[in-house]
Amino acid sequence: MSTIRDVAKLAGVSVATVSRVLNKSGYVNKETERAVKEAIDLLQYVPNTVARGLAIKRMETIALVVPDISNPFFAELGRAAEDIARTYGYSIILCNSDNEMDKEQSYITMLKKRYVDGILFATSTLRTADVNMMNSANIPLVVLDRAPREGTCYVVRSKNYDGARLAVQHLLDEGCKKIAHIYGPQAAPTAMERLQGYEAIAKEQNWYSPSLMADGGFNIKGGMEAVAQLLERHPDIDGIFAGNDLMAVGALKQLQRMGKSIPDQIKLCGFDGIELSQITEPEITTIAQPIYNMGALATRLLIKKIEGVQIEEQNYEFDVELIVRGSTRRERGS
Amino acid sequence: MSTIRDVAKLAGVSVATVSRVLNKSGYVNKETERAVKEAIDLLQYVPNTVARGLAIKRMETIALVVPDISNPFFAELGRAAEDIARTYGYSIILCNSDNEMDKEQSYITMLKKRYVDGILFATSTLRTADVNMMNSANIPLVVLDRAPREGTCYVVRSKNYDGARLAVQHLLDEGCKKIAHIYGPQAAPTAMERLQGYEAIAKEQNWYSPSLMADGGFNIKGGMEAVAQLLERHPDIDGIFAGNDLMAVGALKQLQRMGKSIPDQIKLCGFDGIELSQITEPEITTIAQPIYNMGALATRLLIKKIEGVQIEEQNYEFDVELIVRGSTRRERGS
DNA sequence: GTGAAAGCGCTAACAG
DNA sequence: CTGTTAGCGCTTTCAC
Repeated sequence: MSTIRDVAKLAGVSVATVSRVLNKSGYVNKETERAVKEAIDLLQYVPNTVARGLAIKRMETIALVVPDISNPFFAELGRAAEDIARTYGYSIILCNSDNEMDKEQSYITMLKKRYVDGILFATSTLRTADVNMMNSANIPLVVLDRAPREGTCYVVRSKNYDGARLAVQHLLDEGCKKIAHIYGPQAAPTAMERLQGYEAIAKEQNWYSPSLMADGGFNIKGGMEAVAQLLERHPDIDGIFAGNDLMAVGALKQLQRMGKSIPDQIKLCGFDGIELSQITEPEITTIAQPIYNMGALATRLLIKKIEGVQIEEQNYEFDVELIVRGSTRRERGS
Repeated sequence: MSTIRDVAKLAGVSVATVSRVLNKSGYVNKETERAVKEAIDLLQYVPNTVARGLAIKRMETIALVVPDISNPFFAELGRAAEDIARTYGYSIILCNSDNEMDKEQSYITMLKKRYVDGILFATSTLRTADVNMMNSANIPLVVLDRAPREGTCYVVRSKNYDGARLAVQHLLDEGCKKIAHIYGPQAAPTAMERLQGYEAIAKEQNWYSPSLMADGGFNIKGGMEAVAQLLERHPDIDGIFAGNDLMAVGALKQLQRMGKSIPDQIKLCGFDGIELSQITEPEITTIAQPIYNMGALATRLLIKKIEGVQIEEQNYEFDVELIVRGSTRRERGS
């Protein structure tokens, strides 16, 4: 592998000049520029990222911190992030935090000593203290789905509260007379917002009761267990709003095992709009977030921040969309 | 952030000595070692990976090249890789190749200039030429699921051929009289091996016909289309072996749409053992690969190779396991 | 056992 | 416009 020195020698210029044409920084004569470029592809020279990184203290790398990449929601987010990052010349370092603070912490120190340019946070355990720490360490970050109370950082999220209301209203519209809710971890702001959206509407109904809500841990198994529990408490439930699609899938499974007919006896609505919600039979009605677009926007914002582009807006809230499917409404003709 | 110099100064030694205790290389007096360590945590010194990387030409980073991280199979592989890598102090750089050679190529040059220590390849487009190139560039790689004809590199895979036979035999055992096969991309060796496994058994049967095989592209949609096509050609099909679970899910969906009763009229078996196969109703019988373990082993092998540990065995083939579920056998009592 | 010093390959003043 | 040179922070001979 040839170095910038070789190029300089071959082109008969100094390394500074080569560096200039490489980074399009400073003025350089058209002629010499051509000569340098010629030397570059004659030698098949490729600038060394690490050396550059050491000099400028940035490695053109973005870290993606998710609870677990094998969760399809985060996998899609990751795909979006990598797609965008690549087009800007950045690489993605993958971090699975399992929502554990100490893991998260160890990732952060690891990332700092690697000179990552910025961090994309999509975990629920990020503390305000961490945000401030990153800010003072001067390392840009964008947070997905979580709004830290203070600390300057971009936040990309979707309208969880509105979406939840949309879901419950839809179930109501479809004739449900008693709607339960399966919520996610208390620590996840998204989960709480969806719960609040549910309550906002449910509380106006005469059937409302706190015992209509159960924890489903944002995963399939939890969704199954929550349904079992809820139906034991309230055998007359005829509508369920699950805080995410994973739990909705679990709920559907459990309902089918219990011999319930969906959507006839019980209607079900999820949240997220991941592919999973379409592979069951019936398919699951859901509140879809534009997951890919959220990941893409977050990445673009992060890169802008890294490259010093000033942006006025700090908060980005995506609209969600109700996608009606077989779990809440029979198609005509069936 | 303090540097190795600061530590040296505070401990009253030279940077060389600090480096020695840091890397446990060369002799160093117990006393001075203690002094150095004291200085280190007094200053909260953290060695800089980039500077180290430039000096030794390795960044303690592993690249993971997959077709698409949002495919659950690769997401699980990715999770395994990251888990293992982290325990050894390595980071994972994520690359989505979409099975496109030029993308793959551009990733490779990008990775080289970043001094990645090794590459984990889980894509079907890796050419022998690439393997040789990596070998001559002296960058270790481990290949998942694909066996390049030549070139030295570790290969981790599972018994696709045997697994396919297992699947077909199981369908036969359950009484199927005409079994179709949905296969994946010709370019994917795994897909071809599974197809061969299918043919090996099917050809012995009097119902065998090449028209019983259809391409499903290893994805859900392809699975749906393949089923539609197959059933048009052969309305009397009563068993389907799908080359992966994604296609099996699609197949199930299409079958249900066509009003077929599973497993009564048609029995269905997939391949891979991803979580998806358990969320449908009925759950899908499948040939499970130990995905996480494969990813974990591949990563461990790669790290050993990186760290110069000699290993005799080059090929690792995992056993697969038939997991019987509702798509091929009714539980007693139903 | 320990230190001095020469890199690793590139950037960025600072002169000219 | 272009070259010189001093780093970036760490590793690694080679002496002592």
